[in-house]
Amino acid sequence: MESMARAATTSDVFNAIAEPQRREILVLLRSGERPVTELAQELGMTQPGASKHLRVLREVGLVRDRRAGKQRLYGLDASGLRPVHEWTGGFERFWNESFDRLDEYVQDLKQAKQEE
Amino acid sequence: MESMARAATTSDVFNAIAEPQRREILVLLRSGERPVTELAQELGMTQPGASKHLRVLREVGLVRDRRAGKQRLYGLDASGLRPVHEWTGGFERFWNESFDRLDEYVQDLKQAKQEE
DNA sequence: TTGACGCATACCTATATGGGAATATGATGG
DNA sequence: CCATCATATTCCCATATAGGTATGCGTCAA
Repeated sequence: MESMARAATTSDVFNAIAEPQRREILVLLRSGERPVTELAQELGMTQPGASKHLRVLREVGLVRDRRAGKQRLYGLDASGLRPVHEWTGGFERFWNESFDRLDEYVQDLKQAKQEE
Repeated sequence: MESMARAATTSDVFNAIAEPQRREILVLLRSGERPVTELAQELGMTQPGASKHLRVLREVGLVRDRRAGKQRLYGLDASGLRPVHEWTGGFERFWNESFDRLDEYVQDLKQAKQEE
């Protein structure tokens, strides 16, 4: 495993949701569990394609599956998205501040630190 | 360009922040502008490595650069993270609800729709 | 047990990356 | 114009994907 090109998608939620179609799958699953075939059809992808994306999502824990007769229903487990939401949330003050005021902000921080 | 392996990181913020080191760069930049060399040093990567990551971040608009004498200072432009924050926020109710109650929730949705 | 159906895998191909090393570019001070 | 510092690029390589097609596997109904 020398010189990995990128963190495996199977081990990182950030990477797992970097794929547009996987994000679409997650969105669809908000309205309830679905079998693979249905997802594939709704997203216009092949069944193997959907299965592969679902596998990635399952391995990072964003999706759960359970057997239901002949079918296998996939359901959302969005808790893994929480860290992503929180991480981006850590930048919230930066998009609320304009760029000009950002500099002031940083100055304030520095000053506050000196006054500690 | 047939059969793209994945959306180009240069055109998608989700993909750009899928790389751990790029996320670290963004975090560092919250405390102010930095030249490439400093970033590279603080993150224990080579200068070319840092430059390449910064290029990706710049192309998706998460980072701005300006010349300052001999140096080139990179600064944060976190507005591009907002869509990610909002997208993940769309799943918030799913991690607040337990899995058992989730099913009820979906039932409620369906019922509400019928009663429209 | 045997189809048929639903889904997961294996295989193959073109691309996209990340990382390291060497090198090209740019801007600055003399 | 030159030497130098700060960065960006270019090459090269190994690996990670995404997608398509063919195929294996497990489950259910008759």
